[in-house]
Amino acid sequence: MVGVSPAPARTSNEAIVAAARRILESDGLAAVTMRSVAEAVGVRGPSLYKRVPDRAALIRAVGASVVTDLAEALALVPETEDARIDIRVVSARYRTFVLRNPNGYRLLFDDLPPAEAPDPGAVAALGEPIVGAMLRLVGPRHALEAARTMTAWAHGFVSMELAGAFRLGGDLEAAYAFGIEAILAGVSASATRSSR
Amino acid sequence: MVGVSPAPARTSNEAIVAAARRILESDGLAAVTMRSVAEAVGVRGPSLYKRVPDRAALIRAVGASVVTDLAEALALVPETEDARIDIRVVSARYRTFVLRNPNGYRLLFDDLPPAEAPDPGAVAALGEPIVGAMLRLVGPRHALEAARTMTAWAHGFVSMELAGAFRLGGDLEAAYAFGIEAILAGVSASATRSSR
DNA sequence: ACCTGAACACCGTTCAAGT
DNA sequence: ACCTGAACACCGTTCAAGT
Repeated sequence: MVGVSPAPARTSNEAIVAAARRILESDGLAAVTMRSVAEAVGVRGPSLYKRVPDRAALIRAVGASVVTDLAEALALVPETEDARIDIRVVSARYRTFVLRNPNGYRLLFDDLPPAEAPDPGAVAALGEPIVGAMLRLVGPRHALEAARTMTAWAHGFVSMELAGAFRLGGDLEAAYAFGIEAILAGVSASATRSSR
Repeated sequence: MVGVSPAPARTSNEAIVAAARRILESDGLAAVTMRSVAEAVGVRGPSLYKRVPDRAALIRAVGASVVTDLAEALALVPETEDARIDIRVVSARYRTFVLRNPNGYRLLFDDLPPAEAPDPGAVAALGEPIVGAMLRLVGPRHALEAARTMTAWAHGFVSMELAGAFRLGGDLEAAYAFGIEAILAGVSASATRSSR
């Protein structure tokens, strides 16, 4: 116990990032101001600079927290025997997470100044479960290309869904399932053909 | 000729949108301020309000100009006899355009306030050449799902490429070609299977 | 050791005043 | 009819002053 300092902390880094993420999700990135975040944790704007270098670092920390949660949601523990089943499971969890955290997810791919963007390496590492499953499905020679095809499609699908770019109606749940099956069939066929 | 008005226009809507798009492409969206755009066309900030309601409308007009150019780049005139060839051509043009207009392209899918976002219908209409080719490739029953799979993948691929999310090296050109062929094979197989 | 009000530079926007 | 400087509200950020 050292609680005899002249001015004990009234907030914490975790509380600040959590508040910023809450505001981001409910009101969008533009609403995440130093003053609004400060108010949400019970201090004034300038006090945030005791814990966060600047707004860009705060936005980056929010992105990192989204990446952490998404990575946890996608982790395959344990893997099943069938790589196809694992890929279906990971893809379904991916879309579920994105639809529940739309503004947080967009932070990972939006056009942000480099200082605000989350670590590209951490974002790229989100594809690991798919790379692992593709290794089992199509073998080492085409695992990376196959995984990139699947992750690019999944990201593209949810990103367009969030942007309202699917205008012609139809069942998006079914369209998502169609895409997974098409790519599973396609990467197997392409990998087989080009290995001969 | 009516050029006797007390104060002839020194700029135009087209010049303003073009200047804004140039600044967006070279310095990013945050650099597109009313004052920087005004300076680029030779007037002061407040004068822009004679031609544009506000900054949100200006950003929307820039997005619309990107959509127009992209639609023109993708138009299939004429179509070939082989739908697969058309899909390869459109997909290649798509990636080329995006790599040449990265910040403009991101405007179409970024998390923008609704007032700044381009018309979702116009963005969605960019998929038409692919829908048409898929109609020929897999028939009416699965054309929409097949087109959505292809467009979602293409958007996802270039979006991740722009975000620097492909970290494991490899030839991205080849990975893009692999994805096209995998999806062509996959949507044909899926459409055939689920039609039986 | 932490928090705050005041202040500064910058932005979007309005408006009365100029030509 | 169009353009401008001045002004206002808001934002990120700094800093001297408070406890």
